[in-house]
Amino acid sequence: MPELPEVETIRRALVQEVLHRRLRALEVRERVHLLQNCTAPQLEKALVGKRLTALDRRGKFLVLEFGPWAMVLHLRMSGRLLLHPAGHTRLVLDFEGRTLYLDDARRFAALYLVPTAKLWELDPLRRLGLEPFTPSYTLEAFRERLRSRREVKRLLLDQTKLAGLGNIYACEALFEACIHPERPASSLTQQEAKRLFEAIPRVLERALAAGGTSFDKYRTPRGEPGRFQEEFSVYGREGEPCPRCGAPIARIVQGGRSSFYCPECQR
DNA sequence: CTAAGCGCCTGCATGC
DNA sequence: TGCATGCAGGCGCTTA
Repeated sequence: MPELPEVETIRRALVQEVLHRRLRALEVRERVHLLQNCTAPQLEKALVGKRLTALDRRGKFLVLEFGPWAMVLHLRMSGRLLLHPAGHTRLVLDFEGRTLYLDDARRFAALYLVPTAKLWELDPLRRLGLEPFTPSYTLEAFRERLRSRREVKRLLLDQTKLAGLGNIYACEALFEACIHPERPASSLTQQEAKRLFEAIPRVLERALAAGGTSFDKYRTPRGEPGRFQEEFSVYGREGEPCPRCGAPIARIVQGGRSSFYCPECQR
């Protein structure tokens, strides 16, 4: 499940492999769910023959700019961008010298076509919240986003509050900050908010250094798995000892999603 | 406006 | 072994 570190790892690999290359052809093999705001012929007409001029990321979205047109891609649960085809190809991007395959077993991936000049007006991008690793990510802005009585874990997953965290890194960041996932966000003290504010980029940075998490089927475009699952403190570790205090890790369900935490040291 | 719940989809683990 | 069941997950949509 690609979250910020996985999407950023993909982006960096694509910079090496396909940036500045010309797109020779494009083939859509899944038009029902994938294409959100355009048809396959519209996508082809806009992009084929153009060079990939920039590769950006916003939250979990990849932005591929082809001069005046941009392709915005969200991989959701099972989407992968691969240099070699796997079993569920939904889109083929035939660049000069390299071919990129969008593989997506569960068909949740979403693609938008948008004029580059209006990129940030695109609805899913426009609504995204604070972006870690940017100057806008300040403690003050973070505390503002936490002004809600909702459970802090659920708030961390809300992309309009904070962009890029998914279930894995939300669990791991709360563990780092010693905060219980069910705490109302607005009940966090200044000190707790600061701990969480600092834990989030720290966890993401460590995951990035490990090439992301391949707990699921995630692979880089070159087919390499990430290694961060070996460093999980709590995610998927129900019943195992907490690495900090030894108490058994607990699992609860919040908003239909598993939360893993240490009931002793997360308060 | 906010927040909660559902549906989308399919590989995989589990149970009988 | 084979089949049925249900879980996993992000996010857009609908509803309150």
